Amino acid sequence: MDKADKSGTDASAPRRQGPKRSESSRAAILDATREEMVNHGWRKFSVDSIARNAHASKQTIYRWWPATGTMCVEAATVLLQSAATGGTEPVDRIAALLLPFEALTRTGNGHAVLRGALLAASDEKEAGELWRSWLKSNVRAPLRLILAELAAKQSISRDYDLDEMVNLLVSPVWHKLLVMRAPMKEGFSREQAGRFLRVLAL
Amino acid sequence: MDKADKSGTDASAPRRQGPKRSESSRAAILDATREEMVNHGWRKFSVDSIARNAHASKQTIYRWWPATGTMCVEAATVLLQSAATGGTEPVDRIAALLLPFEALTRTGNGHAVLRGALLAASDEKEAGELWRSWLKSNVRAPLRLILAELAAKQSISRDYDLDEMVNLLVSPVWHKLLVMRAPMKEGFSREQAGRFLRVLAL
Amino acid sequence: MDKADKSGTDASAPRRQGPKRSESSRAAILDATREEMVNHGWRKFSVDSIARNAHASKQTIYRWWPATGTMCVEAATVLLQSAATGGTEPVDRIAALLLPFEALTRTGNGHAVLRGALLAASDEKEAGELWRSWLKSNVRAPLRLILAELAAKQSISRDYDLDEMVNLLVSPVWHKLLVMRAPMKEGFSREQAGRFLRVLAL
Amino acid sequence: MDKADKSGTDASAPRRQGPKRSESSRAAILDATREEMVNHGWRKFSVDSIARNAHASKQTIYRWWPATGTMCVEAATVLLQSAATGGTEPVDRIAALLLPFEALTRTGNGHAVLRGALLAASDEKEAGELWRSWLKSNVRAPLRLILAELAAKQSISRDYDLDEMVNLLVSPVWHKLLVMRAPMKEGFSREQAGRFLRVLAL
DNA sequence: TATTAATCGAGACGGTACGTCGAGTCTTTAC
DNA sequence: GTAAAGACTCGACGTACCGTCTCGATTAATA
Repeated sequence: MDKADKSGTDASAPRRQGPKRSESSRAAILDATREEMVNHGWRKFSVDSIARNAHASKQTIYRWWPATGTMCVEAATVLLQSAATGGTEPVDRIAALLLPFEALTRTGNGHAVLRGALLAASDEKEAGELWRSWLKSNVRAPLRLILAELAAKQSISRDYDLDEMVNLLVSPVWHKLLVMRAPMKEGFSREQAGRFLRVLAL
Repeated sequence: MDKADKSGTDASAPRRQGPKRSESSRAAILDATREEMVNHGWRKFSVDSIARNAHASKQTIYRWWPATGTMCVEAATVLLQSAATGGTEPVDRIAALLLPFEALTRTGNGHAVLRGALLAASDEKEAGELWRSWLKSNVRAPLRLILAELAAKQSISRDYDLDEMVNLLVSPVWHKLLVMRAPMKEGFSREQAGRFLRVLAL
Repeated sequence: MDKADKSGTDASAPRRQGPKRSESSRAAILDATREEMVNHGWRKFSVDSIARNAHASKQTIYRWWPATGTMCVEAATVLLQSAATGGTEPVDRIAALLLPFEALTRTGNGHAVLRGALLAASDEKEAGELWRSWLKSNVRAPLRLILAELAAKQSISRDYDLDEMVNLLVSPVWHKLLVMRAPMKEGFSREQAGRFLRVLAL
Repeated sequence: MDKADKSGTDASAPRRQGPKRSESSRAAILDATREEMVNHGWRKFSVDSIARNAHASKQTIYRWWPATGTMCVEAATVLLQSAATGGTEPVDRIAALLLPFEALTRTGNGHAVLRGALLAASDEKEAGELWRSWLKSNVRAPLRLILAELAAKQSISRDYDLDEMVNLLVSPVWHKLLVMRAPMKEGFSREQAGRFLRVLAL
């Protein structure tokens, strides 16, 4: 998720004329986006303000992020790209999927950034698609692998609906974040992972 | 949830002069609010547009809803006031708590209205308080009663954290609504209630 | 020419609800318009800048002057509304028609204001119509009266084309103003009036 | 007047390296300039639009015309370079000075091109200088010659101010063009020349 | 019965933001 | 070197919305 909307450009670039996209500008805009989400939330989110704070022009912003919400999602996901840490126990491997969220909500204003991104993803179609595709790569796919292994070892039932399992695992995060507007306490991920496995053991 | 922000005043009104609040105006505004949430979402939500569509003056709107998000929450909660239906089995009584949500997401544009309200509640302090207070009255309190009865009958363990249980019960609703942006399929509530009781039975 | 575009409202006002147009705002905007023409000319004329300097909102400006050039014409014509001074000799009465222009080009930045208005009138349809209608009332009509009187007294030929005469009288003003970009020297009007009468005497 | 601002370099060019200026690019740009004046007038005149329509880069435009108005003046004067036609009578020789204007205002969109150039010349210093220098070469100088000959033949008084005479001759053109925004009817030039000579005969 | 205090609609106002476009400058590739 | 392509910052465009205010009309309780 580390590239903008437009650039489907891969390896074989067609080498066109003219200057390249400015990486410093992109970074400054994402920084300002995080700050804006913290200070003004999603509804009062202002592209003008981003432009001022990032010393960028609105033209540049709209060029690379035609839908505003995608900036917010991108600004959050770059913070979520933490290394999956920790043990080899199943419970640890599952907790690792939630740990980036837990960690972020207790880091500086990470809580507000994450909430802003989630609001954007819920309110705006394009941002929603970006967010769901990130979840698919970073939560759904890893979870499928883990569950398949456990089922092979007969640790859990083979009879589960992957969609429902993803829902079961991550939805408490949204509740804490959006409805309770509270950070997650230490150990939240492990606790959720434990409960998750107990449900599957039935 | 059928009264506005300001009027915490009940019974013992100080009997002032002048006309009463216009109920027709209030209804028209809440109707327009629902339509606006459906058509424009939370970020593009416009008070001017409400005023135009409801043939109301902005003055009137700001008089009764100083914080915009509270309009949205109120507009949604009046739709959620459904009669608690159904059986006497524990699973039915718990499913009844989710049924209004399930029903609304499959009714016309109820899905978008509910999402708008939840977004407002997450993005704006006042709206958040209003929403949590509604949840307390309409979900948390009934759930406490049910669980206490079950514990008394020794159907479930006494060892639970009510906050965690509320979270466990309602958070899948937010996931469906906000992240997946999809309506809930028939039987969603009962399925969640079943899983909920199985977790508690441990 | 002392009223805005929209207000065709005369004597019998229809007494609608709501606040009246702010006269102080109108005056401040016209002042700022003059300053802008002096400082930036017609092409670099900026409505944003007017709004800043007049402490007015753009909404207000566009409400009353949907076409920008009409502001410029109006801002100039209010300065041209000088009392027709001077003698009763035919040459004086005709010179009086040019005197407001001559006077304005030698008063502060009147030269630039007048040039701005004329450029606006030439570049923009609506402004052109406003300017020509002002000329009709303030130059063409008075000139017709004077020439009719002189013809009756047989001081001049009856054989003239009024349009051509207006052209002959005022066009040197535009040349000085636009092409030479120079102020008119004292006595310019009387000199032009003299030449004008000599042509008619043929 | 068929060369750009910068290149005061004539015949003896200093032979620098690299390719020569592209004549096709220059022509395309001047064509696009005329079209832009016709379609958008002077205030809405856009260099970006020129670049698009002429398939030129903005760099190239700014290299050769640092002041935008000079493009407009140049684009018009190339159209005015008509052969001095017609008879040997004084009235014909004087009318010939106005004929290019008269002809242009009745040729396609020549009217708008000429108006655009004149507006540019009035609104922008550099364009004004270019325009006045063109007038000097193409109107003032020829007129001086003609008048000197006539005075020598005692056809007219020797007592005239050349500046005033230029004004008298050409200013009706500006009036028609800018204030009346109307094309000149057939015979306009000859009529003006006739009146001009009658004034001088006094 | 008048007065008075509140309601309501309409909408003008100073602001801020929207999303687009233009102004000039600069960078990259091609010739 | 010239040229096309186009990214960049800046700022203006004309529109829409924000929240406050003023205005005329209306509606009840109070004097």
